[in-house]
Amino acid sequence: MKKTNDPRHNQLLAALPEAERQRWLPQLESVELSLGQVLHESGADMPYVYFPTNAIVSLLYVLENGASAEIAVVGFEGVVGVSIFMGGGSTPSQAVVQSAGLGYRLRADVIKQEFEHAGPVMHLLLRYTQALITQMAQTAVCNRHHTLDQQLCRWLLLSLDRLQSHQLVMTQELIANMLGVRREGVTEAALKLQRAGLISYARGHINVLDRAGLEGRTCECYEVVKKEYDRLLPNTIAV
Amino acid sequence: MKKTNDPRHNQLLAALPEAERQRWLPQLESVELSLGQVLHESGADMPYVYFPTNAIVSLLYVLENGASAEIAVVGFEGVVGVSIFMGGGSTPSQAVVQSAGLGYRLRADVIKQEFEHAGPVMHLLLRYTQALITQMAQTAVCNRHHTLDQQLCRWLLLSLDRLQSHQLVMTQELIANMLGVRREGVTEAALKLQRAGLISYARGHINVLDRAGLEGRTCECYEVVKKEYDRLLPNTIAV
DNA sequence: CCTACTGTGTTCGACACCGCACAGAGTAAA
DNA sequence: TTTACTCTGTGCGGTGTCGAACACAGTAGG
Repeated sequence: MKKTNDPRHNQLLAALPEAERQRWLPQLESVELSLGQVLHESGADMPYVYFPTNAIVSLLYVLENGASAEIAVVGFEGVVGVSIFMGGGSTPSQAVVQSAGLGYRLRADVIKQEFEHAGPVMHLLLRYTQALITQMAQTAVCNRHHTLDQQLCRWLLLSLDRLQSHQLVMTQELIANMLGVRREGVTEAALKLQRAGLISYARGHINVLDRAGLEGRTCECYEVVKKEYDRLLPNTIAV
Repeated sequence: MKKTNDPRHNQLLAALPEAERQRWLPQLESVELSLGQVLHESGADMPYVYFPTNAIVSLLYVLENGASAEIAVVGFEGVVGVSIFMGGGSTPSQAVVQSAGLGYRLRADVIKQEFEHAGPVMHLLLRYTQALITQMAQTAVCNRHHTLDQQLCRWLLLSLDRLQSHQLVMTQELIANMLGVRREGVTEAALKLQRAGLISYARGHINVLDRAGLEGRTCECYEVVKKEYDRLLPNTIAV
């Protein structure tokens, strides 16, 4: 069962002015993003930017001792590889496919050149980058002050928004890696949600039964980030 | 005892091409930044960008319940108000003067216009912004995985770098707010450092006796951020 | 001088999360 | 069917931080 890919399913690509879209189309390469695939390594040069359409990519930071934490998540609303046009080329974080799916990629030199025109493309990308910054900042605060229960809800909601579905294919182990906590902690938090009737799950398949319930249990971080995306990228569908 | 201010003491201003510096000079307004002064509020429009020379500014996030956490720190190596040229105008974080001193400010519309030329100024500001992103990401990971002891060392080192001095004027209460922890926790961590002979302090004055010792006790986060600043802003003196 | 306040040190129980070990149920492969 | 493996659940002691309460010393102001 292969779904068809369409550039318009990525909101940044969809928000491009017509002229730019026409120019980009022949350069956009449709790609399958498989679970666990690493789009770029920490500190390595990035040959492409990726525009997910129905995949989800985590910006993950891996410490020397192997511990990790997700600092932001990118789905159909955004692009992976902002450091290419920001000028640094690489970043100390890693981009890993968290939910398999499709996307498009564009060669680094192409996006750089488009960016340099200093037109609507640049401003769109910069506004997106600012939204990404907000997400990172919020992650930092959330890690400091909120409980695992709240963070799990936030994480589920962020994933839901990017999948536009009520089904997640995702083991507790994987979620634990993203949140930077123990797997057992996720088990306990997930049990609470299941007992409350908000989700049901089994062996890597999570079903969200009561989205509003999750929103009620999460911390303010979820809404702050969501609103900031809406504010900065109003031409795109609300994430 | 008033120190004189000089735009060259801010490394971004110092790194400007001569033509730009000449153009900016008449627009730069020297300002005194006093402890606790709020340069911009969360979500509010920002009329100026600030270039600290010997002051330190914290980008602080305040939660609904009043708890707070620092997400990044800006000193003479950078600029406060990146969201102005990023296009968002505001951000959900607050900028607070953490160490009193001097700086310069520039009207938002002026820096925006300079940015739009898409020349070296833009690229300098974007590379700086990427370094700032790295700092935020690292803060998120550090909050998750490292102990208060390590984080205190990191924080002291970051402040030292920006003050270029061995004396900090800073109460434990204030540090606790920045790190997003209890004051008592900072007291205990600071005691350990004092007993180990790395610092000495009394009533808001901290003296760093053994900088290398602090570096030995901090987590990898400090060095990662420092190296990224050096990499992205090589024309400026190492921070 | 006395008083009020600020900054620091200490203690105590509570709790969230950790690390580890292991059990059991579902799935996949031989 | 047997075997191996994956995913989830549970129990245990340990630790880092929290929240609150209080003691005490240095500083500033009347």
